[in-house]
Parts: sequence; structure tokens; C-alpha cells
Amino acid sequence: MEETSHHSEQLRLHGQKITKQRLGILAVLETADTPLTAQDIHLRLNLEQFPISLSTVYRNLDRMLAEELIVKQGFYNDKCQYAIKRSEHFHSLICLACRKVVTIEECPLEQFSRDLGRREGFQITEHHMELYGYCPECVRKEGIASHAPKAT
Amino acid sequence: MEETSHHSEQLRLHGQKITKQRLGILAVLETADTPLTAQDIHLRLNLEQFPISLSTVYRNLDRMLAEELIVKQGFYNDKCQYAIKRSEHFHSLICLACRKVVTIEECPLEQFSRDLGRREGFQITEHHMELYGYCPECVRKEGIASHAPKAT
DNA sequence: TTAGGTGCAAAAGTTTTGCGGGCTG
DNA sequence: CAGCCCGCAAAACTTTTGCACCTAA
Repeated sequence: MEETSHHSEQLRLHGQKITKQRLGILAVLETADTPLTAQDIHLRLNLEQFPISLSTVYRNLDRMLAEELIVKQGFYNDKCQYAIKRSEHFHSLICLACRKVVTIEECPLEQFSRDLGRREGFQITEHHMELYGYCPECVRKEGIASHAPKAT
Repeated sequence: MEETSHHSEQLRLHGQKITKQRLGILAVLETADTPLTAQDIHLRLNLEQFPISLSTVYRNLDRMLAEELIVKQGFYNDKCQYAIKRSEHFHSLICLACRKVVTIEECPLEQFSRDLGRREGFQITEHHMELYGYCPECVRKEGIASHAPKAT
């Protein structure tokens, strides 16, 4: 795989040893078109004839999170999901039917945060934002009717 | 407590029996100035000489969530938190030091969602958004230095 | 060679479920 | 008094940890 050398480089830069397991985790996350839970990763690697223990997955996710090679992105059934960190700042548009994720580079919250922070006296340092809906394919396939947006 | 009659009314409207336990959960959430985990609620009720079992807390949170008396709002150590549903649509500004929450009624995402949905062909139905930072008190007390915002 | 990584098994922590008894309406 | 609800205990899961062995550098 061509990505592997890039991942090796990243691991080296962050002072982590290059192991089959770490490359495997990164490769799975790289390939996935949705964020994955620890279990998802474990399952996929084992299906690919790539035995790895679940504790190794957890340990490495923690480590990679600390080194900011990956990010926590969204939740599925109250379990957190992980994804490759692709850019400094992005948001996600997530299909509620097939869980596909589209990355949004623009962010309408920069200006909003500054104004709000000034007004409330808060020092705002970060934000989370995800948009949910149905992707074109799922709208077509599942005949999802148009309905008014709600938010949480 | 004055809120109790309001809560009783809500429970009745949603076809739930009025029990001490349910009123207790709603009262705790009403009083709290941060969203709470199931454990938080259990602990607070028991401290108030109000014995309740943890499974009852979980069962009723699920039920109240389904009936939309409460909402899931944010995560703390990867555990989900619950809060009284106060309005159709709001967002939160959360202090990273003391976990205090300020509710934001305005939303910069309405227009953004419409435009984005049109561009991506998505039917966007909802969104999540939370802002994080340090409240005036914590900035003062803990002398938190100014630093560049980051986002996730 | 050796520090750090891995697998296994056990522990810790969270959430769900079955059941007998109790309370609300 | 009937049906729903509660507490308790056990089960099902998710995540963390200790330890002996292994491997990348």
C-alpha cells in the first residue's frame, strides 16, 4: 500500500515505533469512509487475516489521539469513533442512513465564536459541530421524504 | 418545590406515571447548572437522602429521552450527559474548567445548512454544535492565559 | 541489546435485563 | 385491583491494567 510509507513517517516523527499493528490501524482508518469505533477497527483487521488484540487497538488509539494523528469524531450508540486527522480544522456532514461522512472545510463559527465570547465574557477555545441528514444516494434508494429540519 | 407540579404535568401528558423517582430525576436535572451523566444523577439523589437505584435512573432516562422531556447534551469522559429539554433549538457554551453551561439561543447554522445541503445534494435534518472555553470566573481564578482557538 | 510494544487474562466501569414485590391511578 | 414501576442481582459490554514474552531500532 502506498499510504504505508506516509504512516511510517508520521509514526517516526511522533516517536512511536513502527509496528504492523500501528500501520494496520492507520490503514483501516485511512480506508474507511466513516469514523470507526475500537471494536470496528479490531473486527476489520481480524477479518483481513490480520490478528490484533483489542487491548492493542485501545492502547494505540489513546496514543495516536494524544499525538494528534487521529481525532475523535462523533458517536455511534454512545461509543466514540475515531478517524484519521486530515486537516487542522474541519467539520462533518454525516448520512443518518449509511453513516457516510463528507468533510466540510468551511466553518461558519469563527466569527460567531469571537462575537459570542466577547458578549459572554468567555474565552472560547474550541468548538464541535456536526451536521446530519441523508445523502443523495440514500434519499433516492430509501425514498426519504422531505421534512422540516430540527437541531440538537 | 414549585417545579414539581410542572414536572408532574409533563409526565402525565406523556403517559408516564408520576413517581418520586421520576420527579427526583427531573428535579436534579432542573437544578443542575451542567448536563449530568446517569451516575451523577444517581449520586446526587442518594446524597439528598433520596435512595434510588441506578437501573431506575437508566430506565427513566431512556424513557424521558424517547418522550423528549430531556436531551443528550455533550459528553464527559466519553459518557453521555443528559439535561432538561428547555427549548426547541439551542446550543451550549461550556466551561472546560468548571463544566458550567451557558445556553445560546441564536444559531448561525440555519442558513449555512440550507446552502450546504443544496451544494452537496444532502437533505440536512439536524445538527450538533457546542462551544468550549473558559468562563469569566475560571479565567480570573485560575489565571488561564489567552491562547489561539482550535476546533474539532 | 533494550526500551517499548504486544497478547492474554483479569479487573474495572458502564449499561441492560429478568424477576418478585410495591405503588399509582 | 391492574398495570406499570422499582430495587436487586446478574448479565452483557466497553475500556483499562498487570505481566511475561517479543520485536523494532
